[in-house]
Amino acid sequence: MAKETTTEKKVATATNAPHATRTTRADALRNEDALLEAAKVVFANVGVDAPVREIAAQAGVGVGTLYRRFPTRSDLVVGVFKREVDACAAEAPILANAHPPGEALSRWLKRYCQFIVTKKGLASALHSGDPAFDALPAYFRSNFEPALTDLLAAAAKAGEARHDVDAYDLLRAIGNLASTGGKDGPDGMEHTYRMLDLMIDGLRFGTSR
Amino acid sequence: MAKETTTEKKVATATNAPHATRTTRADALRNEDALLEAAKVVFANVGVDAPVREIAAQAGVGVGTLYRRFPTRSDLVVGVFKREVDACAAEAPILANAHPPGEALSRWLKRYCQFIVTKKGLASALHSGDPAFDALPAYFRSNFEPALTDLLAAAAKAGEARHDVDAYDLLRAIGNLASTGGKDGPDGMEHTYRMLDLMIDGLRFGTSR
DNA sequence: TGATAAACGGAACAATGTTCCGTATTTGGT
DNA sequence: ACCAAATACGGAACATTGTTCCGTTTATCA
Repeated sequence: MAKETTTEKKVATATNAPHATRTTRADALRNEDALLEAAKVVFANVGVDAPVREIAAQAGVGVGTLYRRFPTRSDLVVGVFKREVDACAAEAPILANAHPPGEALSRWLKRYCQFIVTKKGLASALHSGDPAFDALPAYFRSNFEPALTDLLAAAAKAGEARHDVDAYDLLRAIGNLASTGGKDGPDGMEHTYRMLDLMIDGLRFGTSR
Repeated sequence: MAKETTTEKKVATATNAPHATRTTRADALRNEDALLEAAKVVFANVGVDAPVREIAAQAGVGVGTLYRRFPTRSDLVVGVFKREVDACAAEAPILANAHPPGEALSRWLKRYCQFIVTKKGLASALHSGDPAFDALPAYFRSNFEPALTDLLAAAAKAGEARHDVDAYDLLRAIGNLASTGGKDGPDGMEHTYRMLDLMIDGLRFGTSR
């Protein structure tokens, strides 16, 4: 009933058999990681419709292994998406520690742009009607919104950003901005970054109000 | 070397052989029609991803027959889409003859709403990246815009609609309106029709200006 | 009516998602 | 260090499609 966290230790009740559970095997963990990494690469190169076999091959495992971890193609897509969301969101506090607030905000927004651009392929899959993807928008928001909220608050406190911008609005705005100006455009990403700088300047400018 | 166009008619020069070409066989025409009709039904029930075999079965033909007419799944989708566009656009002049201008306009817009709602499934396919669908938006517009323009002009001339509404804008507006309020909603289509009536009233009201 | 081009049906092929199971590896206790 | 059991692995086999091929049937037209 309660969801197990990654390592489920043996049940220590007195009466039970010698060993009720084991830890997840090391190779299993390694393979799960390899699969997600491989899927990320293959999805980027071939698209989200890439054959499962190809992903398994790239990860250096058999399809059986892939399917034990990700019972369905969709599960793999979801896995990659979440992992990327996690990775991107996790950079927010790191950047916040390593740079002054305004700089951290600016850097993270650029990083977010990259996320959006590389996930454009996945984005269309999201609207494909497969119920496996239903939870992703919420996951997206629940990870990114707090991350950006913190960055914004810190920057605002330091007088490096205005106070009246909502994190979610900003996520959407930049999301739209980045998803229309693809990375394959005439000046690839340059246009997107220029527009992003514009928005960031806008954030700073508002400070004086 | 030179690519043949679809129907290479007999060369009608005086000297040639008895019969260079024949007319398209009657059953072929019948089957093409049956296939489009079947596809329309199956797409509506199962979705645009319905198996080709199922469509062939519904049409009462073999898959071979289907593939001679529509060399690719996409071709079939395109065929159904165009046929529906044609059918809907063709009703405009008919309604214009059968009713006073304002009534004709109102009726056609309702018909257009139905088109949009039933084609929602196809709409997502349009954005799937398949280049076979690239021509459809233009086809959509080049058929509907003139049809609605005529209806609007007639209604405006009769004092039953304002003059300052662009046909394309109206198509888009109602398109958005109908595609968000699906037919499966709580009061199925009723909400959409109510909003449509609102817009039509708006068209009429502007008359007084 | 009969010769013939056109069209037909569906078996066969290819690509892909998914399942199954015999084999190999890891773990935990001794 | 060793062993037995649990766990995980690989990839063949299966199921479901899209697509092609070809022997058979049928409509056309002289």
